[in-house]
Amino acid sequence: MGRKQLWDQDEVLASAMRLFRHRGYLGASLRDIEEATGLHPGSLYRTFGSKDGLFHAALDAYNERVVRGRVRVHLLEPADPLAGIRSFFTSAIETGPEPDPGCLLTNTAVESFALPQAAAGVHHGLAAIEGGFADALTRARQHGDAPADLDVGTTAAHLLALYQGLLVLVRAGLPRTTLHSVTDGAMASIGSLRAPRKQDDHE
Amino acid sequence: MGRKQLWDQDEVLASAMRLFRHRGYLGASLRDIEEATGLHPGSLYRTFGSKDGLFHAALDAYNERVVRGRVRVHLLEPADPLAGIRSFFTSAIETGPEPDPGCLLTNTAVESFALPQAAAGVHHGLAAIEGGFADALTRARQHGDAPADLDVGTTAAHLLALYQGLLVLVRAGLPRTTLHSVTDGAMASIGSLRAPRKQDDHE
DNA sequence: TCCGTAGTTGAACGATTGCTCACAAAAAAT
DNA sequence: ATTTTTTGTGAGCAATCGTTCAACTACGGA
Repeated sequence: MGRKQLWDQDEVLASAMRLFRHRGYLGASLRDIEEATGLHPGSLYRTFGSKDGLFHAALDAYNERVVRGRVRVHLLEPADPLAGIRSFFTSAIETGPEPDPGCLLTNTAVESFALPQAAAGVHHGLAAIEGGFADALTRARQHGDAPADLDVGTTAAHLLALYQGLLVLVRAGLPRTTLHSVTDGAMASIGSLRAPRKQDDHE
Repeated sequence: MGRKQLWDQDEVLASAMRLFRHRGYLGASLRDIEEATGLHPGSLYRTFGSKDGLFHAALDAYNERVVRGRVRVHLLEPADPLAGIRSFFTSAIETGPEPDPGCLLTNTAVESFALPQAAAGVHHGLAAIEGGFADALTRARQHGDAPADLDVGTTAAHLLALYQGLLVLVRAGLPRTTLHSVTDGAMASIGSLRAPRKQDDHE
């Protein structure tokens, strides 16, 4: 019963994702959103309740589609796990035809004081990336491409930080040569984190 | 000639720095600024011309005082360069009494599409950090605390990315244990970047 | 066919935004 | 003492913000 919805929710969320990634939550006005998604405020508020609601739906969609998709393609599926890790990094630099670089997770983490309820979504996305690194590292260790005593957990956290840092530098507009050398450093650093030999420090 | 200025520019910029770091450029309204600095809009516009002008002055002051200060204390001056690098990282996690964590450079890089003219300031600050890392690494190599064939330039870029990534994760509110393991990973990865043996890749 | 329901539209709301400016206050110049 | 010059003050501006809502349109069931 009733009228049929004229717009596709996936397309609207994809547009919203792009807009929020580009401008941030505070930087994207509802007029911008209306223009980007084609949705009038009434439909928007009927469906998502508020700008916050739309943002959270877009963040969830980003985690579900973009993040998990990238993790699967680059970290879980490749036969060569180390090559996958490398392509995970380089694909954040060479974004191809996409106009603006960066990652909605990174941006939202930084903007989190304007969006306290978004913390959970950010944590989910970061955990998915970290888990992907851990999986690839475990497989690399099995294949003999990484030291047998590699500390997978610490290295995964290390790569997550490096990846987020790369996205900051991408966003800052640093030259591509610098960004690629960060990738090289990331690959070279794999293998330096060994031996869960108990390390005692900071009290 | 004329009346004496009743407020201290350094104090005002310090307050503005804190506010912008906490809320971001878009998230800090002029009413917030007025409350934080004690400056009425008239004086503010007389001195800085606009909200942008104040932001740029605050970013410059941040580079000049906070960034360069931290680089000097942790990276240039310590007799033990590696210990200095470690404390540079840990001091970003354990901020002490300061209420909110993070770095104005990181945040501004992410927010850069709202602030295109801030790119230069961000570049300056990042270059200062990278240069500090390079200095500390060079000295560590001289002291024999790092491999003689360490690629200082690439490692400095690597540490810069790691540091920015750490600040994103701090901002995301990840547990301190995770953050400290990133620091451990950073220290362990020093030494894995050797040999400027020409590396041919990505066309 | 006519009604009930779900969806669309866009004008308009009060609040807040960055910013201006007329006026008052204080110090130097005369 | 008066004028000139600089600074402080804060009410108020137009524009924009996120949001609401009444009128309208399309569909299914009676």
